[in-house]
Amino acid sequence: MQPDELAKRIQELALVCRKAGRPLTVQRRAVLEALLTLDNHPTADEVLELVRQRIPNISRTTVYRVLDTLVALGVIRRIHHPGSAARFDGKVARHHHLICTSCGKVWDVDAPELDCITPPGEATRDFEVHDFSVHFSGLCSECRKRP
Amino acid sequence: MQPDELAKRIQELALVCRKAGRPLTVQRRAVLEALLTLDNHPTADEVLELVRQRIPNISRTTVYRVLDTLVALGVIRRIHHPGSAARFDGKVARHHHLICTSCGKVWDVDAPELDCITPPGEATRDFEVHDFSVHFSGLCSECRKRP
DNA sequence: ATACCATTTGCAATTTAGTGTCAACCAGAC
DNA sequence: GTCTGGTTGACACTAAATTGCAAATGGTAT
Repeated sequence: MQPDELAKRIQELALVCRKAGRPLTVQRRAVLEALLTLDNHPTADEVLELVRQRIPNISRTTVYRVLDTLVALGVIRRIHHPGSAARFDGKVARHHHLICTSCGKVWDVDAPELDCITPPGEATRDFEVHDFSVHFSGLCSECRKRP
Repeated sequence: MQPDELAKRIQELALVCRKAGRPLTVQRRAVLEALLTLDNHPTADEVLELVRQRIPNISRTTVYRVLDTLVALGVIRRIHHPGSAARFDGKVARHHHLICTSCGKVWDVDAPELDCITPPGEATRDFEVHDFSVHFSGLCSECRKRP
């Protein structure tokens, strides 16, 4: 992510925090910055590792809690992955995912032609749909080479 | 799931096991039966609880391993959910999901009109797409009533 | 600038989820 | 019935995430 885009997201965080009446701590800024720097769906512990380069004494608990808070504030997203650890995504704009069923890696897909899916009225009667994303599963190029 | 449908799935398991040269153990039958009985995406431990009504001494390790095996045989699916625990789905046919961002519950969506999505060629150049599913996120009827 | 207070943080302990090892066992084939 | 390789159960272990509580801190009012 470019530096100016990153600054914009930090400003957005400041705005959202003020709106929600929650303090903007150095930890929150640092965690968001780390997540936006790592661009491919890191786990909480991967974020922790990077944040510690700036704040060596930050606690693992704090990173977990801050990530939860940022999700609750709508600034980042939690994504659901193969593998046990939760992962986080700094991109809140609509996008889709390629998921390799062999190695578990995930790639982003920007595909405007998929952004106009209509939720079926029948099944979603009492459900208020806010967003959607398409998960494509299959084999990545690396895993196709292996048997 | 109806009894006859369940019997059909157990027969399918027998067939798949024979084809793969793997023995069909009582544990495998019982785990599949339990998963098909629980119809809404149980965790491994929820499956364990139900299986123990039939086989009280079955080991937790075994249930975890059997679920992995059934996924590898293509008889069931592992799904990726909000929350830390992996969940399993007895439905292998293509279907989609409603995910409540507030309570984390998941519902199945059968929507044939969504089954004809074309994977974007650009992004998936080196990726071999086998299947896809659409995840709709939002608020369920219960959570809409709360603030 | 200072003081205040609710929120947040750090630490330690705990719970929950999943994995590794290995002897005993069993389903299926002969 | 006997054989054999895959499977099971028990236990210990690692990893991931959560909780309770005292201390520290950000934001606001003074």
